[in-house]
Amino acid sequence: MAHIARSSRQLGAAIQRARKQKGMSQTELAGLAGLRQELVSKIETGQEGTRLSSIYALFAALDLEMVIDQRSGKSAPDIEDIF
Amino acid sequence: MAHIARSSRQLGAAIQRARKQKGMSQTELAGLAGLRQELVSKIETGQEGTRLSSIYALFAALDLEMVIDQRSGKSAPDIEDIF
DNA sequence: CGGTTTTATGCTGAAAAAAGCATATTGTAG
DNA sequence: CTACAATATGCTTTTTTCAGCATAAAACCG
Repeated sequence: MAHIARSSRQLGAAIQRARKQKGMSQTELAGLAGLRQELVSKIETGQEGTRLSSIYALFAALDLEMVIDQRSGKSAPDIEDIF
Repeated sequence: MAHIARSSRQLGAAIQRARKQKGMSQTELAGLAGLRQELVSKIETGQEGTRLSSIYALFAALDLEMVIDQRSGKSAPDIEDIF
């Protein structure tokens, strides 16, 4: 299921979702991606200021890929962003 | 046209393409995004090690958005039968 | 060709993120 | 409720990225 990630929060939510779908803990994922659990936590909770390399490491560990597209008006807002 | 960016190089290429499509110079884009021309150059040439915030700044300036998708597993209905 | 714009490269110092460790908080079974 | 697992927070040190400036190397155009 494709997720639009226009913010760190949406990106974190997408990552968390993919991780839970695979039944992994943050510690497991961090180990796979060569990162630390604390960092995974920060990223998933949408805290600003992470490196692209960390995101790529998580994507690889979670079998995700990034697609760059022109913004279309048809925003499909994520539930998380309403609150 | 959507661009898959599994590496810094692909991401840089997608950004460069979007910039040229809008007829902007790196300096113009950097100004719009609140960055410097040198950094735009580094990102476009695919040098590793950039911050996610810089990418988001460029995306916003270029009207791009990031879509997170599963690499394998689930069937991707749109693309698979083309080749 | 020469001159101008654009893009790439190389420094330094300042700022920021990650590692590493400790620990608090929350979640979840039993 | 209790105990354990999972997640979030805080701190210091190390590592990395960015700004800022200079300049080299291309690309463009008369």
